[in-house]
Amino acid sequence: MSDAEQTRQNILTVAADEIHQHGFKATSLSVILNRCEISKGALYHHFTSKLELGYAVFEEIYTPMFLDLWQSALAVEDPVEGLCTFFTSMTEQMSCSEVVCGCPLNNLCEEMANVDEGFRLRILSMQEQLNQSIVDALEKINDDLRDGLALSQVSYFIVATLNGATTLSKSSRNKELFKQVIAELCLYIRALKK
Amino acid sequence: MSDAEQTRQNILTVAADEIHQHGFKATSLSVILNRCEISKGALYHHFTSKLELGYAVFEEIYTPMFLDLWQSALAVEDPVEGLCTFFTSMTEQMSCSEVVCGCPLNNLCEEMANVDEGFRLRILSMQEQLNQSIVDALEKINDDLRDGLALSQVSYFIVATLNGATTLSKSSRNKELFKQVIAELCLYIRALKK
DNA sequence: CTTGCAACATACCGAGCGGTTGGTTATGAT
DNA sequence: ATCATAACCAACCGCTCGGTATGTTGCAAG
Repeated sequence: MSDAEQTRQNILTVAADEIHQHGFKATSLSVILNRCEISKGALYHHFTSKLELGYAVFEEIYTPMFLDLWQSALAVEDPVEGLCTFFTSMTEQMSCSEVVCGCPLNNLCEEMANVDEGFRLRILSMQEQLNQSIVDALEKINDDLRDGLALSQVSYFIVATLNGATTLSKSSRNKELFKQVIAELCLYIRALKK
Repeated sequence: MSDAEQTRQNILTVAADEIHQHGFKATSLSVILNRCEISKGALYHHFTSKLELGYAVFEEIYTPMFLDLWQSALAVEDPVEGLCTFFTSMTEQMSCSEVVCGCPLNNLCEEMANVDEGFRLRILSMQEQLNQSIVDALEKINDDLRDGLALSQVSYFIVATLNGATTLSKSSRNKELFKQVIAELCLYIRALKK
């Protein structure tokens, strides 16, 4: 990787971390500059504005990380069990900062969806991709599932609950509430089967 | 109500609206002053700081509004149906601004819980109150419910899902996703019964 | 060897922020 | 009528923000 590309990646990585910790608006460019040990000129050479930097972080850092994570949970023989083990492992592996900071995408949705159309459309697109992935995975084992399920609705329900669980754990500042909601969510998911 | 108290209430009402729309940090005192047609001195006569104003909005506006709303849903003969009709009526009554702005408390939790301890503790306390209310209501009809339910866990699950649903509808900017998640949530709640 | 452009650095700008200060007006008790 | 105090106003302060204009360096093609 060239030096310039290295710089760009470094900015993206640090910006992703800062946005995760403090949100987009509260993220200060000067903090990013300090952590990267570069000047403002360098940043504005690679990105035309703070907003464009935010979009780049979303598309190049958050989105692939997020979709890969879910894909690995869904691309198994039994996606129902795949999701349950995925969620359960989250409750154990979740670091302290993740408990406190929550899911980066959920945070951005909360903060920016009703403020900036660019963010909103990117978030929306990713949510639809994710929903489709879940629906596809569940359809593969449709014969094992109860009749009359609205799979898209089920999928959105799962994602919504997961988001709500991370929000709850943010205010309680511990994993316990998160674990409880996840446990109940797993009960719900397993009950989808016949 | 005295003039002074009138002024204070006016500030609280306007501030509650601004915080709901733009979040706490992005809420500008000068906007509040303009809308109230008062000076900065007037505001700082009634509140010692922006933070204290935020706390007052939380305690005197958001909390009672929130708890009353839930209480009216739970204080019926069958809280299961009470919750379902409560949620369903939300999908219909929800104004455009509520779809876009989401639940004020959920927003504050997302924005402030990991930034300011004062907000976090207030949010946490309210969540626990709410959870207790739901548990109490469900325990009243315990005989009609399935055996082996962890009611506190169920309660947190319901609240988490509702929060997640509002977040989803914020990015999609319409009620449809919200409606779907609520529909699935009602299925879940009704399935709590024997 | 020079020239040109990418890749930075430095210094500065206007705007908006929360908060303070010093003064003015209204009110209610004595 | 007086006078303390509550209630309010206008001007200003320091600070940080995102963004820009200009200057410098290094490499790579001709």
